Amino acid sequence: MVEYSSKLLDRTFGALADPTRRRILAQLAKSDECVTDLARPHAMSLAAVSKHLIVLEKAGLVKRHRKGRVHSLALEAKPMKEAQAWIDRYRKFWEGNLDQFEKYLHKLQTKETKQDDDK
Amino acid sequence: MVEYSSKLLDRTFGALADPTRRRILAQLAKSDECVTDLARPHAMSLAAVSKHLIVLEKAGLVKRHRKGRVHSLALEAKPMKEAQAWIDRYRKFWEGNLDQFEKYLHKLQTKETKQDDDK
DNA sequence: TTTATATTCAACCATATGGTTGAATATAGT
DNA sequence: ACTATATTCAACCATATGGTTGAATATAAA
Repeated sequence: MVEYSSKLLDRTFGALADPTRRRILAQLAKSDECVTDLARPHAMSLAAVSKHLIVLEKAGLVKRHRKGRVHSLALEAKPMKEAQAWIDRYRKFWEGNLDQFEKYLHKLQTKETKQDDDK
Repeated sequence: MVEYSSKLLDRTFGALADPTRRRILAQLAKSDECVTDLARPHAMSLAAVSKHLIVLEKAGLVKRHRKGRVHSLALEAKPMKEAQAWIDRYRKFWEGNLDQFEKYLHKLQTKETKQDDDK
């Protein structure tokens, strides 16, 4: 059995549960950015974004590199890997449904083919 | 570009951010269960578990089937699929790192092989 | 009908979350 | 030295979260 660090998953899923933080991660997926640049597109104060960054940092989803007064943030996606691995245990539950659907589609297609053959 | 329903992701990740709720999902992965049975292993009141179930239900992660006074809960993993698809956009970031690590391991192994050859 | 069981509801509490504003701090530029 | 910029800190606020307890509701069983 795989062991999952409960607190790490709490923090990771918790960090991902906010749309602002997900958008920040999307920004960082394109390139590293400083706090001010990250904050610009968000309709909230710089301090609010700063707090979101601290949440992401505590979850290990971003890393901070100070260069003078400018803090450059970088995406660190490894905790997501853990989260995805956790979710993946439930994959069969939605794929099960997909299988049913695909079988249904296949049945339909077979019928249609037979009808085509009858032409 | 894929569209992600922000509120659905909020609810899904939010629901997954609690260890009790993750354990409940794990219970339901084995078999459907009623509220009382689900609550038994958790060190908290039945009402507390009942609330967690409502959170999971609102996130679409469980479905409830009433049969008389007994509510049977069933896992509904489809929202997780959305969540996983969202996370999957960041896969290259950790796989990138993994590649680096694997290259490093390969370099080590090559060295060791050379040493072995020297014996 | 009475009693027991399954579940939720309502009120409450402590703490967390997500936002604000104004002040503090640190570094850069002139 | 002075001024401007980047970022955080601190205090505050409203609402959400995760728990409790006791009462309410609905169904089952005696």
